[in-house]
Amino acid sequence: MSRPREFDADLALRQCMEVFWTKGFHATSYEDLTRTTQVKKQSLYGVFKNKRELFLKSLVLYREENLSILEKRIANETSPVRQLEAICETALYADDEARIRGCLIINTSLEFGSADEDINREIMQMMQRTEAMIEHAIRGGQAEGTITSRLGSRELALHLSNAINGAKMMEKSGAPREEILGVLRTSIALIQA
Amino acid sequence: MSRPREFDADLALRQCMEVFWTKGFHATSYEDLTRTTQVKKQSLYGVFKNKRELFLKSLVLYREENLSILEKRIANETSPVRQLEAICETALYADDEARIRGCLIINTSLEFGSADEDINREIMQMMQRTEAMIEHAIRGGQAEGTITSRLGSRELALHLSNAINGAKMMEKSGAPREEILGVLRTSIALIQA
DNA sequence: CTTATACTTGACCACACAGTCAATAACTGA
DNA sequence: TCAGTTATTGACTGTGTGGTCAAGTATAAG
Repeated sequence: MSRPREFDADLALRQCMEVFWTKGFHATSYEDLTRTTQVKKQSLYGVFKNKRELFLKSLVLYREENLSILEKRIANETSPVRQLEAICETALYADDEARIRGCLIINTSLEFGSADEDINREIMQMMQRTEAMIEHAIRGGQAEGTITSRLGSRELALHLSNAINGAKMMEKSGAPREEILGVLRTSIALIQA
Repeated sequence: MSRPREFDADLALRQCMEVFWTKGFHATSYEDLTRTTQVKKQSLYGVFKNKRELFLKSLVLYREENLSILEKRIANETSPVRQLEAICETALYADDEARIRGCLIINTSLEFGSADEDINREIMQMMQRTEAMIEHAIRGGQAEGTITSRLGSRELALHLSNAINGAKMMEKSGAPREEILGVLRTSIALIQA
């Protein structure tokens, strides 16, 4: 009953997400978005109300995509310690270009602080779901005796997830991947039984 | 031989640093700076060439001040493990208002990425000097047997410094101080012999 | 007192920004 | 075919930005 959309909204969203990821929310202008998507401002507005909504949608896309990759990687590993290693390896990007952008969630968390409720909710969800995966693997390791039981699974999970956050920071500041992975391997080594 | 400056440049720099710390570099406008310092734009320019130079000076001030506080706190502690605890406690701000701002160095590191050389140099210097203090304490602990020797002092220091960076991130995203300290205490507990 | 020098002040500039408007185009159901 | 609806387009708006200019002012050396 109306004129059909000429552009692929999912594709455009993904492209916008990439731009936000590279430049951050505030540093991204509408011109950046229209240039890379080849979609005019008003058309983007038609689908996503404004820059903030577009950003929120980008966050969700990023989160769901990353969590699903993480889940698949974990599923491929049998031993809990290998699962933890896989989580760490997946958290760090292999590609040099991607690495310098760091992690969109971490970047956003620092760009917005705790000011924006909606954005904070998305970030927390990413954190918590990652933590849950880590804790699950740790419990498995504790059950089979490869991971220490001197401390509770939740404490150990928080330790590792905190280390990963730190690693993602190092990643953005340009440290070489092997160096960062080394730190994470230490973090894992420290919790093995 | 010329008209004397009417404002205190050191005070103005400190005030600017506070603004940058709260809002970040890009989000801080000259209006913010002139409002809080009560110094007109052109006068600030006379002392600090432009916004970026002013920011660089702010970074250095922040760094030196924080490192000197850290050094004093360490000097008060005798046992290496207590020294590490002191470093962690000092890294996190006690005051609620300060806590939500996070750490200027970490914020800057994520705001600029690795793009700006000069800024990166200041950041790296802060990191390295903190790491050195941590490693020194760890070596002391290893010598007296309170800290594990399963891993080298440098690896352990990187582990702890990475954990502190993660903690500073959590700090900015609004997590309660006790929760963050808990994570850091775990990080210390894991390296004790 | 004169003059050189640096500080102060407020007006000013060109630009980039997010978001809006109004005119036009494409499609569909009746 | 035509009426209703939505998409597209480019021009437009108002605001805020970092940075500059020029005119005026306080100081100290000579």
